[in-house]
Amino acid sequence: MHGEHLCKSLLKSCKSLNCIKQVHAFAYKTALKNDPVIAGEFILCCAVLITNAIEYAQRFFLEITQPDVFMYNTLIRGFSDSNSPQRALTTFVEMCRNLNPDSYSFAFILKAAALSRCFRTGVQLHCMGMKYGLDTHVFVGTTLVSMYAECGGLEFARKVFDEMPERNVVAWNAMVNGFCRGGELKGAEEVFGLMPVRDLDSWNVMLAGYVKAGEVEVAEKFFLEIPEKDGVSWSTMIVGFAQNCCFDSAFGYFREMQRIGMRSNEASLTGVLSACSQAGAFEFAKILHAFMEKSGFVWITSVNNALLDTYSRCGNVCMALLIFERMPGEKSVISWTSMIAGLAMQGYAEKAMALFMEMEVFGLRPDGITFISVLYACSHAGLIEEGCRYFSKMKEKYGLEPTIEHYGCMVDLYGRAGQLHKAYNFILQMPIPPNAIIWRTLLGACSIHGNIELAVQVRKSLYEMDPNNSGDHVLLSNIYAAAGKWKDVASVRKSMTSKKLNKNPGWSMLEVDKVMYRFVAGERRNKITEEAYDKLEEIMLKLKFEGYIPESRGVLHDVEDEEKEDAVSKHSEKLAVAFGMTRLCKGRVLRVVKNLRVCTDCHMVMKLISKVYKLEIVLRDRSRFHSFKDGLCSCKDYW
DNA sequence: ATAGGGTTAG
Repeated sequence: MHGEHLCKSLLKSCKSLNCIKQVHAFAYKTALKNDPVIAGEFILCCAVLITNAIEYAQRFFLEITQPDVFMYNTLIRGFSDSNSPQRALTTFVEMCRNLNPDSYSFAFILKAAALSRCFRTGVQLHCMGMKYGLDTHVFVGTTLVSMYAECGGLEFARKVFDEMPERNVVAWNAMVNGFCRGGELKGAEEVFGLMPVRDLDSWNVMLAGYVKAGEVEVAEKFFLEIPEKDGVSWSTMIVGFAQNCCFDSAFGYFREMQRIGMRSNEASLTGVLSACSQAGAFEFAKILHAFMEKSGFVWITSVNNALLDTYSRCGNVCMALLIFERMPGEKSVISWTSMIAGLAMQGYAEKAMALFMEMEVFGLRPDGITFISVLYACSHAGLIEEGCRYFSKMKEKYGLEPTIEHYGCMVDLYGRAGQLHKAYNFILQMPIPPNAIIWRTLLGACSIHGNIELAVQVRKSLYEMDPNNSGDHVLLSNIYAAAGKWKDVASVRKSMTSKKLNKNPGWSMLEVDKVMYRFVAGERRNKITEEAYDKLEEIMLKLKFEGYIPESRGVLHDVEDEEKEDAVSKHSEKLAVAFGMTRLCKGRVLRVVKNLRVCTDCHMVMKLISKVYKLEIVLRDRSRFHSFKDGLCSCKDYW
């Protein structure tokens, strides 16, 4: 009898999978695992309360001869929360063969349906709910509203909502949120206006709606109207700014939050870290790191993941590894995946693959994004065979259906390595229709390998889907320019002007004393750029003296050589580096973040600067990291 | 013994 009590209290104090295993051994010995209540608690502990123990929960569950509703519900809940909606569904189906589902079952399984975004499944579950008379239950109704909204059936969400026999604030909030998620701000505002009662969540839902729609200014006004803002309101703003590339505002709101004494929570911290990560704000990231340690956030996995990602996107993969290895809390799939992605971005493909294997050994199940990261590692290192192996492994070993992103990685894998026709045939054989990104990837590969014929063909498919992408025009124009086909270049240019497409301006950012400086190609003259231009001139002179010849084939027009040279010499990354060289002390690593991909000339110049000035430059471009040192780059000129 | 809506990293 008191074995039972002991078991219960032991379970309550479990904090990790290892603890669980000990309790399991104890329960096994004392035969308590046959007690359904204890067994239920045990599953709850593994599947819901403890992270990374869902596999263990399932194995335990399978050994039980007649699981009860509670056990099924708990396992379904665990699967729904662990982004394996498919497994939640199989469990639910199995349960329905043996037992009657209750309102809890529906609440959990509908969440999984929402997660899997499968409208058909959602409808079927709705029908089943009716059959059991549970569709009128408030909780079930509320999840139905969210599910339909999430699956793109806003009208259905509305209908369920209107027909609910009883509606509380939570149901209203779900409806407002549904409209927001469906991108219908007007509808959301209307429902919000009709609400009989509003709680703080209602305001926060609406606020998040504005932010997600990119309506940053409206959100700022709305934020001021919230009667009593809480941590969620603040973090919604911070996250919103970060997602809409308003990094300075994200930093500002975070500081303001500190100043007025509002406690930061994990979301505001991950939000501000994400702003750092996107902007490459290494110095500010270090301050946040210190703050985390001081205020105990190091125990929270999500915050650690964000920090790890920030360090690796700031080009400091060593710090990222340190965070990863020393994380006091449990590592999640996201931790492992971020680390794999971080290594991949820096070109450490072997290490990335080793980590992937370690993760499998550790007993964690890689998900779709883990595979994207490891495929990315392969494509950026030219490891074709390995890439193919992972691609088949995800289906065969883990039953993960490849998404369009995975196919994109494969196209990139073949394309980057110059196997353009293999890439092309791969696209034609894909079981899902290719999107613009797929074709654009191949177009990029055509550009790297100078294949005009294929590029023209690819362009046709691409322009049918997305005719107004300026980047595609520029890419095609560059392919012609590289081959000296100036007439074709001119015609692309003409179609760009007639369509009023502007070249997406290249910018680069660099942090000096926690301030981000942003440089735009060819931009003239203010106090800051003046300084950069002067220094750049001096650098170029010195490099030419050392034997450097400008490479201008990545430039659009058919202009005189000096003019072309002038255009590349003003690329934003050169300005940022020059500026950094005047402002940062000797011996400091120069960290630059660029929004586009680096051109051949800039790449060459960076290598030379690193050699001539004995200086390390870390450049993050749109697709990867380049670490320049002693005249060499970590990408081994493969990018 | 369990639950529905809001902010969170890859």
